[in-house]
Amino acid sequence: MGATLKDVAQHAGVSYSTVSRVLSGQPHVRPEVAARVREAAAALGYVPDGRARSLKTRRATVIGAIVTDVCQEFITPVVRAIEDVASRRGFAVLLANADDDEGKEESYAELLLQEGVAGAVVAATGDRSRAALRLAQGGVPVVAFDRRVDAVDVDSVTVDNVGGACAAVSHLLAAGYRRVALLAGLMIAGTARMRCEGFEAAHRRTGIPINRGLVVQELRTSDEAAAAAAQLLEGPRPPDAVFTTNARLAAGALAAVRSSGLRLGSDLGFVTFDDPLWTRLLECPLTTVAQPTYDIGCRAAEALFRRIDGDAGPPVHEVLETSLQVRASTMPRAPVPVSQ
Amino acid sequence: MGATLKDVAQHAGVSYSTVSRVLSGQPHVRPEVAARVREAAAALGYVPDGRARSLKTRRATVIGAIVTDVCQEFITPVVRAIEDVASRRGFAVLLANADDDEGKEESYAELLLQEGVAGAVVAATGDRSRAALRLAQGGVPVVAFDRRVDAVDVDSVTVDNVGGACAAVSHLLAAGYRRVALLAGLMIAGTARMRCEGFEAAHRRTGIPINRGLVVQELRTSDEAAAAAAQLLEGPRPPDAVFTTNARLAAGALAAVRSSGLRLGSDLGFVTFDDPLWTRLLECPLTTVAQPTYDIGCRAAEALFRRIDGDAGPPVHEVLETSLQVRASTMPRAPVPVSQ
DNA sequence: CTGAAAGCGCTAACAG
DNA sequence: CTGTTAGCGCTTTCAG
Repeated sequence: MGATLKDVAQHAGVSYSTVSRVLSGQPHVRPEVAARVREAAAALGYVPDGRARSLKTRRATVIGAIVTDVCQEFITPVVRAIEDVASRRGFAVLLANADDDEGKEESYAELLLQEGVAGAVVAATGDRSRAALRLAQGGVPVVAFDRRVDAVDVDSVTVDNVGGACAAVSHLLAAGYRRVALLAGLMIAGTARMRCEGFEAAHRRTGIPINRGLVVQELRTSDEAAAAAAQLLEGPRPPDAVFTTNARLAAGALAAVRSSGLRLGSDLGFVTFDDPLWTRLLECPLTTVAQPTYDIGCRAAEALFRRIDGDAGPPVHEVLETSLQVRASTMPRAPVPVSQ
Repeated sequence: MGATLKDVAQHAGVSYSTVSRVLSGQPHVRPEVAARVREAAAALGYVPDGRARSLKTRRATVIGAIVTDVCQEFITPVVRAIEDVASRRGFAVLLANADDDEGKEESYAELLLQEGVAGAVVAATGDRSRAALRLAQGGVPVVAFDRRVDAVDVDSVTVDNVGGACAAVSHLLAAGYRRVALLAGLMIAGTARMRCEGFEAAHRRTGIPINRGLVVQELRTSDEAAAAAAQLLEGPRPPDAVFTTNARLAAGALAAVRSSGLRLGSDLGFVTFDDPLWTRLLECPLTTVAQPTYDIGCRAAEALFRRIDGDAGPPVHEVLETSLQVRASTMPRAPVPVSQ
């Protein structure tokens, strides 16, 4: 186990550095010798030691990715994309789940720093994420995705959260819904906050008042969303539509809708941010705000590699568009009948 | 950027190795000196270099995880679990998507070897995975999960695929379904193969013949599953129930069912391996074979750490149970009416 | 209790 | 074209 450069050199009857040259593809080596070296390496099952190399060269072939939770449907395609472009460049990715916990986030940043990653993409918990700051201070290129960070001005790849949410809620309002409930995630996250803003903007624009009693924030799990939705639905003045700021909350809310006996589309309008496959499988397919998830990951990773490759230009902030997928859950509301 | 041990030593007015001792928590250092060192380290924003440490100690704090695809719903909770237990032990995880491609799998194994990971959990593509073998040969502890590997006898954590599938199909048969279609994934994967075996076992046990025309294998994507299902459903002798070997295929098949106009539960029985949240949200909730996904990840990671900690006992193979979640999609079939 | 010194495996000048 | 040499940042004997 573990042949080293020296072993290979001995076996091939050349020096230490010749082997290094051959194996790192440098020119100026007689083909004949090169062949002998390669043979020796193969024979010994030689595997270069990335740590030693990286220690010497100050270059790493690992990047870090700090995300909120791999289990979230929105996140997986972006992780996948990051991994794809990294792997295409011969890099591996160190994955970190921060769970929207700033403490975890920081300790992961520290860990990435220790591991000497070449760069990191991070979906920060809050806007003032110290993690991104810490990494940047440590000289590690950082690009933010999903959420921007304020603490330090780094590249970012996000979507137009306000616009997406506003379009969704405007669509609901235009379809005749008047009492739209808002089920939102943690306000520490810029995404949730901006989606709430979009919700407000849509109301403002159309002059329809927001029913504060129908706004529930700081929802973390789908169970919490289910409970909140149930309470609203059973309340004295229930909503006639629901907007959720992410798919996880949507799943919870839908469970509550199901047990309320209300029928989506006819009795209750529904739109959610995020567009997982299953929204199309429901009896009443869901209208959604789709994000270009895979593309977000690609662009974030590409931006990172641009920095790793030495680009020192001013930070660039890419804002991608969402697209409203209109489906049956927001069919135009029949006007309230005048007479029974 | 990048204060080193030497810098800290200078700053604190002590020697090189004293700093090392303090920072790695060794005893035999005067508290007073230790405090001064710690101060200096903090002041300089010192971050230990994991690579250098690992190079010297031959111990790493990174483990690798080779999976098929993070986007698969089954996989995310297990990745999450692996990450959770690793992080609890101060380890990070290097994630690799092999996509059921043996080439990719091997090159990732090589990469993990180069990075000097302390160990790796791998969901191998085929039974004869050279990746696991390569890692094991390189002296890296390996534990297989989801699928066992034959090429080398390492610990494994899997579920009873044959039993789970057999239970599901037996349930279908007992409920009166007689023409059960089988939509299966890649036969190179032991999981798919064993689930097919379960399908056969259930038929064998009940004496009901398998309709070979209703068996479709080597399905990769949900679109392929949709196409296969559509073809079956529109054929001359359509199935009266469908069993899919994973959630991805189920989603595709369901799309086909939806456009066929057939009603789940009443017109067509349906069971799938895997139990994502959304199966409960459908108009007709799905009967499923649930795997203890998070638990699989935990046990795999724990087994790995046992090896990393030096356990040299014989390989242990944990086989976890699946559980059949009976829901509306398999309601007992009404006997065919004798007269109209 | 603390310092000096020898490498871990590798690369990158610098000589030959 | 090839060999020698000096470290990268750290841990770890071995002396004091």
